[in-house]
Amino acid sequence: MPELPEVETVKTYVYERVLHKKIKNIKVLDKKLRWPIDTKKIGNTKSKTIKLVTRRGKYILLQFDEPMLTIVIHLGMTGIIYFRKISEYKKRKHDHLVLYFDEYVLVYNDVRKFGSIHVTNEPSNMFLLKGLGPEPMSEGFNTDYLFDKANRRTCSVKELIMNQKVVVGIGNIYAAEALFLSKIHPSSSANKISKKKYEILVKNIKQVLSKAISMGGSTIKDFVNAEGKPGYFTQELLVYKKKYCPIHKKNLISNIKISGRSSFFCDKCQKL
DNA sequence: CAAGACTCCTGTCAGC
DNA sequence: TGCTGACAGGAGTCTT
Repeated sequence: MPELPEVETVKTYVYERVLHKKIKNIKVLDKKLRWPIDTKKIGNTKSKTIKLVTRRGKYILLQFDEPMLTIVIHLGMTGIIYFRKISEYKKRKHDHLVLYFDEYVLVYNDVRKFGSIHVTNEPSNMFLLKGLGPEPMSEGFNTDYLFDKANRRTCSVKELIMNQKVVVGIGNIYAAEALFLSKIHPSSSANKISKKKYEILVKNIKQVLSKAISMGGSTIKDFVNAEGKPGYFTQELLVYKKKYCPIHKKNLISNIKISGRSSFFCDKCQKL
């Protein structure tokens, strides 16, 4: 499911509910995720108060009173976080972790178990966070930076911008959208695209992500609440899973595989 | 370092 | 209705 805008929305949702709240109890219902949940380490967060809720790339960080003690959550493809009143909470299929607060529980649920939950004392050095590229909305992600990264690679431009070591937060959907807006073919070799094109691409990445973030309040909440509604940004999408190009209206959107992932584009707008 | 294949897991949907 | 195979918004690991 989640790329940067979705994770940002979930982060805000969690932030509003758990900031300054103390974890009263913890239940690990199913430790099997991408890496098994370390029951003992997660237990260390009991009786601790959440001081900060932040996001780094597609990771959500719950930071505690105790210096540096942090829960790191990745939603994988199907991870969701939802809240219930304690009295109304009934275990659902694929619930993995339950954090008990005064009146509410926070539940991590993940059908495909591609997500992960870690506890670390040193988030900046934690193996999953250490090598991450810059945030796409930051100044560090700019034309010069991306052009420099691209020049040393032969992979496709789509793989380049989806590589979390190059820039964080972009997944299959927003990669397709940003490339369409920039009129760049997703299969183009990263090192054969002009600097001018990268300038346009950087601008469009920032634009499409910030627009998606700004719309994060609507249907994503239902998704967060595990109500099973589809992603909120779907009505705004231009090429992802679309049949026709919004510009060349009779032209069918192409769908090819690039390193195993569906890649949608318009062959009239986006030439190789 | 870079690139490619492989892997984890469950649910859904199209086609027969 | 049931079976089968393809596919799903991710990313680490292993090998070359």
